[in-house]
Amino acid sequence: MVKKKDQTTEEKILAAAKQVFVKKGMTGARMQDIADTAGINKALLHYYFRSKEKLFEVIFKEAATRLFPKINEILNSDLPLFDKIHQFTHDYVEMVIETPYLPLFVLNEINKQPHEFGKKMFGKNRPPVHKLAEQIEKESKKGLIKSVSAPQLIINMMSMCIFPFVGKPMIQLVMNIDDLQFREMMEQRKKLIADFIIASIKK
Amino acid sequence: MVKKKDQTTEEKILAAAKQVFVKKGMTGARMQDIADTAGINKALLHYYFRSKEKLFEVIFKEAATRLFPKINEILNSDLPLFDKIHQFTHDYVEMVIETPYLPLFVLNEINKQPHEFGKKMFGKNRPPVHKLAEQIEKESKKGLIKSVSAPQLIINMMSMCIFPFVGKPMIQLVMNIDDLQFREMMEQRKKLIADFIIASIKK
DNA sequence: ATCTTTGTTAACCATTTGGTTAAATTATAT
DNA sequence: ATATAATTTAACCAAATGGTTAACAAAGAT
Repeated sequence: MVKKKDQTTEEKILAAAKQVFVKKGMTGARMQDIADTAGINKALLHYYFRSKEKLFEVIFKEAATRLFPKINEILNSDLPLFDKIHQFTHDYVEMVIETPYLPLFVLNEINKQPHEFGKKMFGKNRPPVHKLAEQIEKESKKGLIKSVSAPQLIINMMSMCIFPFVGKPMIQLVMNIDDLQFREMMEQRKKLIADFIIASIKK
Repeated sequence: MVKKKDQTTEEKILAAAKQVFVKKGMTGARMQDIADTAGINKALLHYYFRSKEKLFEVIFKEAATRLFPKINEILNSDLPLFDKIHQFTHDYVEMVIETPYLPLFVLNEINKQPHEFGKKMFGKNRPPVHKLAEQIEKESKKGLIKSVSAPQLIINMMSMCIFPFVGKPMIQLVMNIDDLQFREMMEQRKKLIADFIIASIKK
């Protein structure tokens, strides 16, 4: 199921912990479960990472960190608006396809402790959405695109990128599609979302 | 914080359970916590609802049931496409504004046991998305709207309705807005989402 | 060779947690 | 009034859980 060869014990633990935490959440995860999954003794967990919380924090930080830096980069770039939208949605969906379990996990923990998270995740430098927002408003006022609310547009964009992964089982249930079909649809979305957004604001 | 007057014990328990379950999830919730919140003895929980699971099931079913029936109704209606989109998004967002905690909760439990949930939630009669899908495809082929993938369009629609509530803390963090501002934005979305979708498919 | 540090384990511990019991209290019927 | 049924509680219990300890093994260092 999961390769464990040539990994150091610490790596084994981290891999196992990620697996279990992501599936069960912080409260649902059991140290014994993680130990078993890693194929080691439970005491070793505490030898390497002092407590459940400490271990969780490592996993969570790595997970959440994965979710943001790239975004910053794109948001900060000087691409023309439509290109930026294309790149943002494409890269974002691509990344989440690789770790489809992350969004729900991160969202959950954010919800449980929004404050802690805020600081822990990106201290003072939040993702620079304002730059994209300004870009949208500028083009909007210049009459190059329709008149839209930049924040709302950005929310739409984030929604369409992230939600399908959070709601995967629900979508599969409602639409009666299997994993393969779902995967294909997500591949399509890499391009489709941007087209959709642009079509809605193009004059 | 929460009114407890003139409620029967059972109602008090249910209200408390909803509060705690929704906040902490099935595994995170503690019976003692629920009992305290309801202002009663823990044994009473077991007197009224035999086990944690039973209690949870009641809460969950009520919650999830709230999330679907109205949708079916709208999806099944014979409204013209644009009207249907307007009504769907409007009613959906309006409903979720009233119970903003529900989506994440439901999504979580769906993710943990997609199969169980599927049967429990809507046995054989899934929400009739196919009817909307057919409607979209028909108009698309007739050339009345742009050529679009119906399932993808529906995913977009669901995403934009639901995600903001699931991702509320993240959005607030990233955009630096308070509860009031967020609430106002959601009010706007009741109309805005449909406009956005229609703008993107209108010829 | 032997001493020391690092890695690993089995057994154990205190606390928490879901759940039970038996007794007490309150309401309802006769 | 009194018997009966429905509520409510404090005290308990067994299992699960996060965490600790002490002993043992492996690997470097001297």
